[in-house]
Amino acid sequence: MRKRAEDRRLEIVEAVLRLAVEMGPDRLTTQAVADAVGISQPAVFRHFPTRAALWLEVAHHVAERVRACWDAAASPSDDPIADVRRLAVAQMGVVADEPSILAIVFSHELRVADPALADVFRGLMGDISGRLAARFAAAGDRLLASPADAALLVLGLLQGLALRWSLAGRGFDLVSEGERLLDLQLAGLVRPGSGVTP
Amino acid sequence: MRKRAEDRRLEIVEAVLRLAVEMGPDRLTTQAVADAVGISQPAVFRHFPTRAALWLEVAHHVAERVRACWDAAASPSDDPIADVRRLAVAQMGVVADEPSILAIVFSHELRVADPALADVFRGLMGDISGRLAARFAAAGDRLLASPADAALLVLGLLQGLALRWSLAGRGFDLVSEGERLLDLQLAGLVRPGSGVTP
DNA sequence: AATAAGTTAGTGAGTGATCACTTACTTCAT
DNA sequence: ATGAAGTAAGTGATCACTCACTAACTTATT
Repeated sequence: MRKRAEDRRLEIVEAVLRLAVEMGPDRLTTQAVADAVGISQPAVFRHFPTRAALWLEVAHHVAERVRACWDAAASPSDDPIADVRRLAVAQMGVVADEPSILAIVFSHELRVADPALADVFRGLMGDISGRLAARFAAAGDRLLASPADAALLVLGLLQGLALRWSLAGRGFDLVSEGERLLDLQLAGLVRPGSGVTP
Repeated sequence: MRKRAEDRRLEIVEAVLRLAVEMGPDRLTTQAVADAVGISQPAVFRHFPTRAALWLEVAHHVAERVRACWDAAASPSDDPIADVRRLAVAQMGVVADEPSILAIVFSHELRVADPALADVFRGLMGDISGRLAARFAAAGDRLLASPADAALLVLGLLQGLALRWSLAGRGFDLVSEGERLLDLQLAGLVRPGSGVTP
């Protein structure tokens, strides 16, 4: 079935995103993508000049999706620690929903093949790091570390947990385990008395 | 130059370990390995029946090396928090020394190609998790979380930091940045008063 | 409204390169 | 002399990507 190029491009990108985790991102072939979309393999190259260009678009698609998820969770309230928690939970949610994101963002093979991908993902990481730090900064002197360091600790928790989740074959619930550890982490970061969890 | 099979096997495994980070683990070809060792490509297959068998041996080699590093850092003292810190610093040290370890352990592509690798690395992660938890347990009621949860937080910190370090092109010092964040993390985990850092 | 002309999305059949792996033969140390 | 370690020369399979062509949709002219 013939479709408009714009729609087809999106179909291809979404197929890549869907298949990446089960085949391994860098092992995903244009043939497999074409089969999943339901077009011939050369048709993929009508929409993307090279395989690298396809992956770059997938990277931007992922970045956009993740940022949209952060935006949806980012209504700064009068409880900045609760804001941090919401942002972190949203991040775990989007990863749990689409595990390929993890495999793609952390694929050393993809990044070796195209260093431009690293720039996209570095930007993404700097973004959430800044968002977390900004909310931590709003906590003022209740915070026991610098906002930037607190953000790095939470970011490390998110990434480390996600990796363990992936290596464990996604055998536990990422979000609920994350919420548990996150509460412990936040409790250690803010001065007792000003409750994040009542 | 003709060598004993045992020596040659080790040379091959070490060449893989050396090359993995720059070429991307799953992108490493038997030809590239053979060139690095200085033998012909078919000679690799005299020592390993398949590529997967080579990677499995590399995985065990990595596990052995990392565990040896943990053992060297693991002299339980009367300050269990200091023990945790030493273990964590040792772990960062071995990763900083051989960044390929990171790329290999977290390569989704390698694990898709041979799920047996996941078992080896899961075991490795369970091992350090247990070691950390054991030291945390020795801290008794000074600990503000369960030993297992405290271990998971530290493990998450180590993995998340290492990933950020890799994505940032290893542009900062892993160990010193790790020590800084680790002290913050540990301060949030133990009851104030009983100092880990004087 | 009908149709000719042009554009775009798609296909089938390849291309050369490269992959893991094999076979047949050679060299060297014991 | 014998067996282990090595090589030269392949194997088929698969990869990203190209080429010549067609069918479908759009636009312009009548």
